[in-house]
Amino acid sequence: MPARSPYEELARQLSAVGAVKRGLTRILPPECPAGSAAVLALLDRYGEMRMSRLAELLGIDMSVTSRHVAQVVDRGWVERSPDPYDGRSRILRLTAAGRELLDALGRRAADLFAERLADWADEDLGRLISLLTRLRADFGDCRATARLQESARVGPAGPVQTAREPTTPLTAPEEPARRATG
Amino acid sequence: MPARSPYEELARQLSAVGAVKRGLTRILPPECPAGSAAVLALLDRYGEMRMSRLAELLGIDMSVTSRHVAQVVDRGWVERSPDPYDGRSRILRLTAAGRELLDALGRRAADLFAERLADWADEDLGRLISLLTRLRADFGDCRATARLQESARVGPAGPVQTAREPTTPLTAPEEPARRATG
DNA sequence: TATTGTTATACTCTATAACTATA
DNA sequence: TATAGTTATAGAGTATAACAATA
Repeated sequence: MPARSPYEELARQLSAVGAVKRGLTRILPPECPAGSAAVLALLDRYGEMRMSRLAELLGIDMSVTSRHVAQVVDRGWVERSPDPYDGRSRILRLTAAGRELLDALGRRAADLFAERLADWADEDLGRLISLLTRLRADFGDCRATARLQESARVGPAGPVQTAREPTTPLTAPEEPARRATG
Repeated sequence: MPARSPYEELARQLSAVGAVKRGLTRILPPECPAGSAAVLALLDRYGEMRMSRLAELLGIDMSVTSRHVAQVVDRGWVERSPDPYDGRSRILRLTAAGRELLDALGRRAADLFAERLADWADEDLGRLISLLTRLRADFGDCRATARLQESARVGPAGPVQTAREPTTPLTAPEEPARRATG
């Protein structure tokens, strides 16, 4: 019995998968960090969009998104044009150069996986992909900012409590679990 | 047809899962960053071990492991004792306080998943866990240092080429894909 | 006044390289 | 000479807060 609950085991395995992600990052060219590649992939998949939507798809704060986008725009991989319907917004669109780069990156990643995952059945690969997709969808928008945005739709101010906070205490009643801080 | 190959799609979904990992990190107490939690989890799962083994399990360089371990030792969650068989090594062991903290963290993570993944069937959860475990195992040790360690078993020096390098070119023959660098 | 996006700052995580101590 | 581990430094990724421009 490796874990008390399957949820704990899932947390462990998700943490371990970070190693695979780093392996994937390592095949990227120096001029295209992982953040840039993620932006390109989403613009390719979902088409042109605004910053806020991209931030939501990336699952990160818009401030971070802004910096990632600045990089890919500097490289000429993404075009940033004003939104005709809202002067505050800007429309992001993949350029031809960006699409070419993304294609090349996709081939690289495919090569790597084809080598490492040679004996995987197609069904298992498909199952993993669809389970990961579902996990991401069901887990929801887990950005730090997401809570605030949610509350903003309801009321202007006040105590925010969108998602139930973890009620599990960190320390057992009998004895302190930490030392250095106490 | 979202992706040319399932491998590209897998890469995308792995990238997206980072959002779930960040959501998990967010429930950790300030005195226990994700790196510390990962160390505790592995020591709990596999028992006492040396630094090098821990680095291998974490899938990161030993220098990083060393710093993570220093943190959990400072907090009193891990004990670092000399290896009786090798004066260079040190044995790492979870303390009672460390185990308590880890239990509490596990409950927190389980609470979070139980809430977000309420309508998942047990079988799907189990399938995802085992597929992730297999992915991590088959992808192999993807640390940057791993290539060098591998070559060290064969010969003392010379050109290293353990894993086949990606042969896929980044640019198409007809036209340059990058701008800013050229 | 609220929203979109950018910038400044700080923190975590990781890798590389230089170093110490032991085998 | 090779290995185990530590430390210093640098770079990527993210969050928070302050800010500018527009709705």
